[in-house]
Parts: sequence; structure tokens; C-alpha cells
Amino acid sequence: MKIYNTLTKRKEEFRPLNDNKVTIYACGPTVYDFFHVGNARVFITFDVVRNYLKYRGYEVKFVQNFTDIDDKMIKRANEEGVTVKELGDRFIEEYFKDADALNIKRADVHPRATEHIQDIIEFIKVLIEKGYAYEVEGDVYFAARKFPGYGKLSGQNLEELEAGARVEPGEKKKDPVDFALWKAKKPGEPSWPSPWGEGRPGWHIECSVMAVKHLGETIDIHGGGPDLIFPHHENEVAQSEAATGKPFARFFMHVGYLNINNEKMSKSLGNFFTVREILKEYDPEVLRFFMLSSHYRSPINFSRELMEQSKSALERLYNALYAMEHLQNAAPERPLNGEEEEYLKKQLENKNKLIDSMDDDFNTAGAIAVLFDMIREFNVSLNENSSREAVRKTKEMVLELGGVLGFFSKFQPLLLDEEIERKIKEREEARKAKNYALADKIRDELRARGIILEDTPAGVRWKRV
RNA sequence: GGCGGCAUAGCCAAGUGGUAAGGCAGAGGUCUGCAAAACCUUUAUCCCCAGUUCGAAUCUGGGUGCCGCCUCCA
Repeated sequence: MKIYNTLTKRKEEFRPLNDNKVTIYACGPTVYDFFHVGNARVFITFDVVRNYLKYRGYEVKFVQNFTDIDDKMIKRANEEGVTVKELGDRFIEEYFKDADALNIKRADVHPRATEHIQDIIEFIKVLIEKGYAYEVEGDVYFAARKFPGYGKLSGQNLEELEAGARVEPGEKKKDPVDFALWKAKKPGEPSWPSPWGEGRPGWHIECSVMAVKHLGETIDIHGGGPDLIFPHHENEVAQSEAATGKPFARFFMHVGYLNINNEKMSKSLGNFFTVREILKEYDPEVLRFFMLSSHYRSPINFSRELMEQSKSALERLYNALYAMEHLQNAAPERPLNGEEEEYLKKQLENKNKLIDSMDDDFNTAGAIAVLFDMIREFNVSLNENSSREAVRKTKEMVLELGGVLGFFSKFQPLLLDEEIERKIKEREEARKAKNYALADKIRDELRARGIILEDTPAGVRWKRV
């Protein structure tokens, strides 16, 4: 399979470093607030990457961190009158609520920066020993110029960077392009003891340290949002490779921006949506569908109109699934006939098409299109006279492939409620007796309870809203 | 100023040399007690210009437009 690598700016054939084991580190959220739809895009993308690699037979170890100490954390904690620790605990909990709703599976490890302070200190010590970092009055900086490959990820060179770089008041860098590994304590900030005095880690160092600790010195895939390319990932590469002398990440994957009205989402523009807000109005799976209906590297525009489109499209998929469920009960149990053999062969070709799409740098948009091809094929080819076997196999296939994309989590094929079952029968009686007033009343009643009835030539069929 | 990306139907979106997938919306039709679902039909020469080629949405050059990074940001 091929993956686009930000390091080389090309699609490259992906092979893990160690036989079939894949290590992935994705930069997670800073836990000072609910996460927004832009974050969600990254999390959903990596969820699919991970699912798909597993589906293709790889053994995946996936790590996603929580940044729980930085300027934003400190600022927000002060505003809310809580400790940084309390703030982090709270929004990690909230992260999981939203992530679970979106059917984003837990990482194998969710390391927190504050739980790796000792590792961070050790790492910085190594950098100082090797001459890549220096201490100034309790701060420690990485000397970017000492690392020969600095700029290779973002395609910047030091001269250009220097022109745009700035030195914050209070910073004691020797060179504007240097960046902080350790920051001396300021009044009112949480701090930890270190060889350079009380202080806290800089932002970039945590990811290097935690990636190396949990996944090893060279990881297969590293990624995150597009704005992490520079400086975050650039700095990670420099630190890590300076310390270990080994390539840090073999593949860098960066997700495209999620824009609002074609503009980058930002708080100052007031076009900022948290997932929590969106989920009040839309099913989480609609949001996931929306995200995956474009390629992960393309910028996408978030809007209500597009959410509505996604909602309708997803519904078409679910309709087919419920139709399969219905046929699986209604269709006769008998061996496949020639036509059905042919049909399944076509569906198998579709499945391979879907895999080809995904093999090509996780082309989820292409994969979704194939899903629609599959259900059209089903709608056209199978009915209540078809072999149950053909229906069952179709359903398994669609569920399996949709599952890789994280869809169909709310597909509930069983009608568990006896009362509803009774109502459906009652309505059938009424219809036979041409008592349509009663029949429609029952249908409305059930609709209000989330069950939609559809009359088909093969009898009544139901689905959930 | 430096670096990079994008431009495909009303909307969204695949396709990166062989004659335009898929979804949403619209129109017409079939089926139907009604409704829904489904199916059928219908809607594009791919921003513009020039070039390479037997052949280009796909490659090259130029132009136009939009966006992003270079500073905390997913």
C-alpha cells in the first residue's frame, strides 16, 4: 500500500520497519477545552488509518498523547480557578466522551506529558551532553543550527526561518531559531525539580520523549494536524534524531485543514465549533461520514448544508442494511443459483476495488463510493426470492468494510421490544381489513418511537431512525 | 519576501495519459391504500491560453482565482 509522506512530499510504498508490526504516534489534544471539529478530523483520520492497517493484517501499536502542561493549560486553569492537573483530568474525561461518541477507539497508550517529566529530563540531559542543547538561567534551549537536517520536514531553511523568527520577551535564546526544551518556573506556574532548577517542559519535547519511550527510537508513522508540520514536528525530528542518532519517523502523515466558509477555523474569527456542540444537532456518524467523504489531505469546508448531505447519504447506506436484514429473514434458505454466484462475484470485485482505494493513501472517498456501488448492486439484484445465503454474505461484507471506516456502529438489527412487535402485527391486521386510519395511526406512533415502517411486496419492513 | 497546496455538474467529491466514479439536491417515470424505500431516465468535454502526444481533466509552460505555512494553533 501507498502512503503520502510529508518528509518526501510523495506517495511511497509503505512497509513497516519490523515485519508486520506498525507503530503509530499521533499528536493528541491539549486538554484545556472540549475538542473542536478540526481536531476531530485528525482523530477520525488516524482511527481509520489504524483500523485499516489492522484490517490488512498488521499488528498496530497506536499511541496518542495528551498535552496537559503548556501556556494554554496554565492560562485556562488560572481563569477557571483550578489547578492545571484538575483541568487536564477534566478535559481528558471529556475527550473520551466525544471520542467514544464518534466511535474513535482508544489508543493503546494515551500518555500524558506530566507523567513523563522524569523521562523528559533524562532526554534533555542527553541533548545537553551531546552538545545540542544549552542552559541559560534555568531555561534549556535546543540549538537548531547544530542539527544538520533542521528544516527537512517543513521544507524551510534556517536563513528564511531566521527572518521570520522572533524572540519572546524573557526568552534567553542564543539564536532566534532555537526553541525551548525546558522553561524555568515563573510565579504561579506548576513546576518540577530538575538539574536546571524548578521548571516545566517545553511543548515539543514531550512528543519526542513519549514516542521513543512507548514505541522505540524509530516509529513507522507519525502525524497530526497540518499546522504541526512547523514548528512542532520539525522540532521533534531535530530533538529525537539528535538524541538517538536514528531516524525518528519513517512516514509523516498530515491531515488537511477543516475550514469554515473556506476560512481556517479560529477563535478570533468566531467560526469555531466544538464537537460537543455539533453532536447536539447531528448524529456522530454523520460527522464521521462527512469527514471521510473527502480525502484526508484535502482541505474541507464544514457547513450545515454539507452535514445535511452527509446525513442523507449515510441514510441510504443504513436503508440498504435494514433491507438486507429484512430479506435475511424473508428470503428462502436454498443453495445459490447461477445468477447469485455471478452477483457475489461482482460484490467480491467491489470489495477488492474498495481495498485498492484504501491502499492508495487511504482514499476513503473512493472507498465510500464503492460502498454505494455495493448497495446498488444489492438493491437491484436481490429480493425476497433470493437465496438467504446471498443476502447474508452481502450484509457481512458491507458491515465488515463499513466497519473499517467506523460506520454502522448504530445498526441494531434486532427488534427487542415485544410491544412494538405486537403493534406491527396489529397494523398488518388493520391494513388487511383496509382500516387505513388505524394503520396510519400505529405507523405514526411507532415513528415517534424511532421505528419506521415500510410496506414492501414481501411484507412490512422496519428500520430505526 | 520565502515555501507549499488547490481549481472536476446546482452542491459535495473520486479519478493523475485512453476518452468523466459515487453521493446530495432537482426534473420525469415505475411500484404503492397513503407514505417510505428502491429502481429507471435526465443534468459536465474537468478555471483560461499555448504546447507535448495517435490520444490530456490527467504531462509541460504561461495566466487567473482561492487557500495555507513561515508566530500559539489540529
